[in-house]
Amino acid sequence: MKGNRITLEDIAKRVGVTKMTVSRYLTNPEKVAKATGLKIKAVIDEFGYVPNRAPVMLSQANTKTIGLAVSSFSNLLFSDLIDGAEARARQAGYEIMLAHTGYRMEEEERKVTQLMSYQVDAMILTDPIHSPLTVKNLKMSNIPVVELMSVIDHPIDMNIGYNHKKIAYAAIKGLINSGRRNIMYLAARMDTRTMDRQAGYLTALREYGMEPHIYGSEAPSNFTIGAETMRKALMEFPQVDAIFCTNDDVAIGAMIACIEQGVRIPDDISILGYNGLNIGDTTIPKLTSIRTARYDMGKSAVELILMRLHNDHTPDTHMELTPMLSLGQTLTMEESQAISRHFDTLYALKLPQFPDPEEMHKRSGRRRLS
Amino acid sequence: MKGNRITLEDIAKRVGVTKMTVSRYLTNPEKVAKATGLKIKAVIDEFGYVPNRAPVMLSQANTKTIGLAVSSFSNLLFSDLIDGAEARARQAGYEIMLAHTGYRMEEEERKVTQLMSYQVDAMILTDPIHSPLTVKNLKMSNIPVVELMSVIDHPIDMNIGYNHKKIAYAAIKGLINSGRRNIMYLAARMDTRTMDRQAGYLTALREYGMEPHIYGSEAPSNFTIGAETMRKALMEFPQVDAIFCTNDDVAIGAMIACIEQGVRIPDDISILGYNGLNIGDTTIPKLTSIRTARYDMGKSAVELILMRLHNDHTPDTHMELTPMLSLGQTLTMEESQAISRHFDTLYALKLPQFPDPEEMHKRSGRRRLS
DNA sequence: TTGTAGGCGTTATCAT
DNA sequence: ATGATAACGCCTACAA
Repeated sequence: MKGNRITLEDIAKRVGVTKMTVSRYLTNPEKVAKATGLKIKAVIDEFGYVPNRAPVMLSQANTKTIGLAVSSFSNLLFSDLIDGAEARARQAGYEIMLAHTGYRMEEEERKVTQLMSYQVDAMILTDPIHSPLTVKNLKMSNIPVVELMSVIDHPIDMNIGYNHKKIAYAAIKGLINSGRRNIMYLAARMDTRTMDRQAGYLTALREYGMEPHIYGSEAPSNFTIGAETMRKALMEFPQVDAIFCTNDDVAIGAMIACIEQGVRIPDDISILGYNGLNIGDTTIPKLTSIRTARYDMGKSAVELILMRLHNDHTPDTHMELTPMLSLGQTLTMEESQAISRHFDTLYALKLPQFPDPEEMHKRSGRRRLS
Repeated sequence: MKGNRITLEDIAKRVGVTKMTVSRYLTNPEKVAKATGLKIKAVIDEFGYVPNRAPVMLSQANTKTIGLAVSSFSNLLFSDLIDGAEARARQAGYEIMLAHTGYRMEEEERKVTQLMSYQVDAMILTDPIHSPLTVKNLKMSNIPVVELMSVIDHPIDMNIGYNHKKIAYAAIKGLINSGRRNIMYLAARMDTRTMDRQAGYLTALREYGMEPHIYGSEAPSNFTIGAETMRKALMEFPQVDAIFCTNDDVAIGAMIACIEQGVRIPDDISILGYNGLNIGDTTIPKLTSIRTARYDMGKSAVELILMRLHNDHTPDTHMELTPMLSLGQTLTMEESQAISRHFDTLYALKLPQFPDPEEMHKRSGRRRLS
């Protein structure tokens, strides 16, 4: 059971020309006699024809394909990111080749290898940590690589993302300054980003001599996890007056648990989410969340790659993005303002909310290896 | 700016052998002198090496790759389906190559062409309708094709899915038999599946001489849409006593709107979702929903493909799956029982809940669950 | 144990 | 306007 793929040769034989003529017709119809062209068209319409990517991959030419290894398809965050990358890529005549890693380093290694084996011209990664082999293969291949999501210390190549620790720190400080004294961190799936936010939370509490209260589970986050964890927390730590959540899924779960227990939001407890997904827009009360620019991150990653691919000078780019508070009703107005103010202070340098391609290569950072 | 991909030749030159020896070492290390093998290993460790897929694609050999074009990444339904397909594929030494269509036929055509251009050995589709060119290209290539999600009349090749019209019909009948008289259909994104369910809804109402009430929007479904639409419906059609929703997203939105307006569920209004996503498990009350076996669908699609690819006889398989009611608290017990009873009646032939590969090629057509 | 030749589908280059 | 040739990376088959 094997497919019979139609090749240029098949078409050519049927028409009575060589495959070269058919190839020419496909790329440059006017270079072929009108009569011949019509005959070729007729046969293609009859047989169907799908070009084979292999020769392009085999030749030294660019494949005009960018590999994108996202952490997950069940986290809505990444579908926005994919859309942004695909939109920009298509506009430039590139295509995105997709894979997902399930947040696992070995799986990322598999998938990056897979993508590279298709001779992608560049790679976009969303996982924060890579296996040594992944890093080596990428560096040796010398293709542009963009690591998304977090600001990282030693990127393989380019980097666009948020400093989650700093952001968490600023948010918690805002809550403390507004009078909250028993702030809890609601974690889930102890990945790097969750841990970064936790570090920011801990730093802020320590600064004010407060006791940390961290609740969470190893499991992937969802509403159920958020609600269950929150019910437990309300039993064990009833004096809690603010919840900082690692993402909007668990935040909504927590909100459900609070409403169910008759806790008033934000009077008794304020709730702050992370990511600003659409889900939070519908809840009553609407969830206040820290918004990250997912679509733009995907788009900008492709933007950087295109610059690398088309200009020969290589902007060595590490972009830190500024967060925005997505206003809802789960924080008091005062709290929201305090947090926004802290964001403004931390990002006083007016870092871009997403990279501005025009400016990008003026700003240069670390040198690129290889 | 172009990558320097490392080839067998690069490794071979450095070691001082021909690329054939390196190739042999990679596929069959013991066929190479131990000393040579060690030298090759050292150089590969130093340089890194990622095999090039092009030669495999170019040779007549199977690529052991299956194309999967899902409708969406923002619908959680498809991430389960992808997981099922990937798990089964990997187990058999195959890989899945992914693309998404955004529910658009032209986009599906692009993506199917793209996948085919990588010489995939088989294709899995989740969109219900394809462009003529898509169909022709797939048919001419003669590779196994599985269309998932719905039972369809004239599949390109194989088909695994649900009869959404029949399922909706049975569900609505259950509600009517339990005494509901003002049943509303809450639609979203007027895709084929949504329309199928609407058709079942209309058929049932017509049978009882009832007036249909359909609310919805063209926009992709999410909580916001569900809640907004429901608020509107409650104004215009206040006597509504049951809501049949095209998916769980809008169902939860509707639930939020009802709770907010002080409507009691299921006393005043019962709510029935569709798909049985995890989201509905957390809501209070827990959403009652019609569960579809997404993971198993992905897995079974690969299963069918492997059978085609490995045996030469080709089971011409069209599987209709049986739905299950995922019990929650948004229907009365009586209603849930009535619907389950109707499902049992419609599927009295004991259709499989998901295909059983062992049995499948003994009988063509519909089969029983293991 | 290692090497050589040829072929897979397409296109750039160079004939005719 | 069309054809012939070579090249890309790897593997199968055969040779040394």
